[in-house]
Amino acid sequence: MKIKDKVLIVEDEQSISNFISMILQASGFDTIVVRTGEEALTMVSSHCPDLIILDLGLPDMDGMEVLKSVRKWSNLPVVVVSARNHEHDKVEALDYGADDYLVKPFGTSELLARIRTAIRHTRTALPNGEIAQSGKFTTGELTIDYDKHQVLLRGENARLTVNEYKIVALLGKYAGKVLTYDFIIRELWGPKAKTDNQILRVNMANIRRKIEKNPGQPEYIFTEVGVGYRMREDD
Amino acid sequence: MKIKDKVLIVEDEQSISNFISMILQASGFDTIVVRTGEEALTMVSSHCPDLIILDLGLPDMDGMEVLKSVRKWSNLPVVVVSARNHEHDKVEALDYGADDYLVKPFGTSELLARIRTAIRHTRTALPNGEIAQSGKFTTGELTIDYDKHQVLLRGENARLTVNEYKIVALLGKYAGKVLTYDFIIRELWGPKAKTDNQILRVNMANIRRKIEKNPGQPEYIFTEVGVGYRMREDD
DNA sequence: AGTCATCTTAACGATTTTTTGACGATTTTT
DNA sequence: AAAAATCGTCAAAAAATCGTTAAGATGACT
Repeated sequence: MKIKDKVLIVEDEQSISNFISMILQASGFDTIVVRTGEEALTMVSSHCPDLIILDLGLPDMDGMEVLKSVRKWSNLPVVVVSARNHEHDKVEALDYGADDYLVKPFGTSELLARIRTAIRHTRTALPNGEIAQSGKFTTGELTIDYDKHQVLLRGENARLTVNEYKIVALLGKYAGKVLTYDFIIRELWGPKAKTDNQILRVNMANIRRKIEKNPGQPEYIFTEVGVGYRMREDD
Repeated sequence: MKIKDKVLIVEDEQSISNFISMILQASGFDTIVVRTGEEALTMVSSHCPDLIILDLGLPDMDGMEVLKSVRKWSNLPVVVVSARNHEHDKVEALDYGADDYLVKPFGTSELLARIRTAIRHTRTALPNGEIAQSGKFTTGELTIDYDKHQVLLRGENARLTVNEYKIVALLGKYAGKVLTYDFIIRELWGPKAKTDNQILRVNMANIRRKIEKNPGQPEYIFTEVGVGYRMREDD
C-alpha cells in the first residue's frame, strides 16, 4: 500500500493553483493549496509535505524569503515556479536551495516530470529515506532525535540552536566518518558560502559546551586537525 | 587541498563544447570533453566524473541511450542539454533519470547554477567532498582507515599529521608500487611545488618514528634509493 | 522601542604542524 | 680513491590550526 505524496502548492492566483492541484491529484498526489507565504511556512511545519511548488510572486512576502526560511531547517524538495524568466532569478533561487525552476507558462507533463525528478532526488539522496531523516541516533549518552530536531544528553534536551543541531545531525548521519569543513559548510550555508571554517569553530565550541563533559577532551565529536570533524560511531 | 569536481561534457559541436569547457574551468571544474556516445560511456567508467553534461544530438547514438546505459549502474548527476524544446523530450529524459534538462541556447550562469544544484543533490547522499577513497587498507599490523582519516597500528591511532596521513594514504593506494618523490610531492603540494625531496625526508622520518618498530629497518614503507618510496603490499 | 536569542565576524594565544638549514653516514659516480 | 649525491636525523624558525572570547548584526517577539 503506497502512501500518496503530499504536495504543498504556494500560489496566489487561484485559477493556476486550482489547475495545478487538479493535475497533481489526477496523477496520484495529495495536494494542499495556500495563497500566502505565511500560510506556506505554517503548513510546511505542521503538515510536512513531500514537496513544495512555490510561486515567487506572493502577496505578502517574496517567495524567495519562503524558500530561505524553509531551507533553514529542512531540505525538502522545492520546485520554484515563476513568470520571471531572468537568469538572475533562476540562479538566485537555485543557489538558495531550490531544486528546480520552471518558467510560466509550462506544460503540465513537464511539471509532473520535474516533480518526479525532485522527489526521486530526496528518495535516493538520503540512504535512510527521508528529508528530516526520521528516527534516532544514539551513541553513549547522546541521542539525536531527528523527528523532534533535538539532541538529547541523558534524555535531557541539550537545547542546541538550529545551526548547532544541523551540524550535529549531519555528523550523526555519517557517524564514524570525517566530514571536511568544506563539506559541512556547503551543506549548511549553500554552495557559494565562504570556505572559512571560522564559523564552524565557534559553533563547535558552543556545541561542545552543551554536550561534552570536558570540551577539551571531547567524547562525541572529534576534530581531525586540518580536515574536519567526526562523530563517534553509534553503539 | 580541495579536489576539483570533474565534469564530463558530451557534445558533438566543438564550438559549444569548447565554450562550456571554458566556462566550467573558469568556475573551478575539471573538464573532459568527448564527441560521441561511445566515448562518453568509456569515459564514465574509466574517469568517474562527478557530473555529466549530455547533449542529446550525438553522431553515433541517441543521447537518450547514453543516459539509459549510465543509469543502469550509476546515478551520478546528468544534466541534459538539447536544442529540442518539446515537452515530450524533456519528460522522457527526466523520467529516464536525468537530473535536469536545459534548452539551448542557455545562459552560462544558469547552467552553472543548475550544475551546482545537481551536484548538491548527490553530495547530500555521499560526502565524497574530499579525498574520495573509502574503506580500509591493511598490511601487517598497519591499517589505513580512509573514512576516519587515520592510520592505525594494532588498532591504535598512530596520530599522524595531515601531511603524514596523506603520504601514507597515497602510498597505501598504490601499495606494492614505487611512487617517485616527484609524484608524491606533486600530489600533495600541487604541480608548481619545489621538486626537492627534503621535505619528504623529514616527513618520512616522522612517519616511521610513529609506525615502524625499528625506523632503521622499515617494515611497511621502504625507500627505493634514487627513486621514491613504496608501501608493503596488503595481505 | 526594547529585549532576547542567535548568527556572524574579528582578534588573540596556545599548540601543533610545516618548512628550512645543517650535518654525518652511506652509497653511487667519477 | 676522491668527489658527489642520497638519505635519515636533529633542531630551530616560520606558519597554520583550532578553541575561545568578545563585540557587532540580525531578526523574532513583546
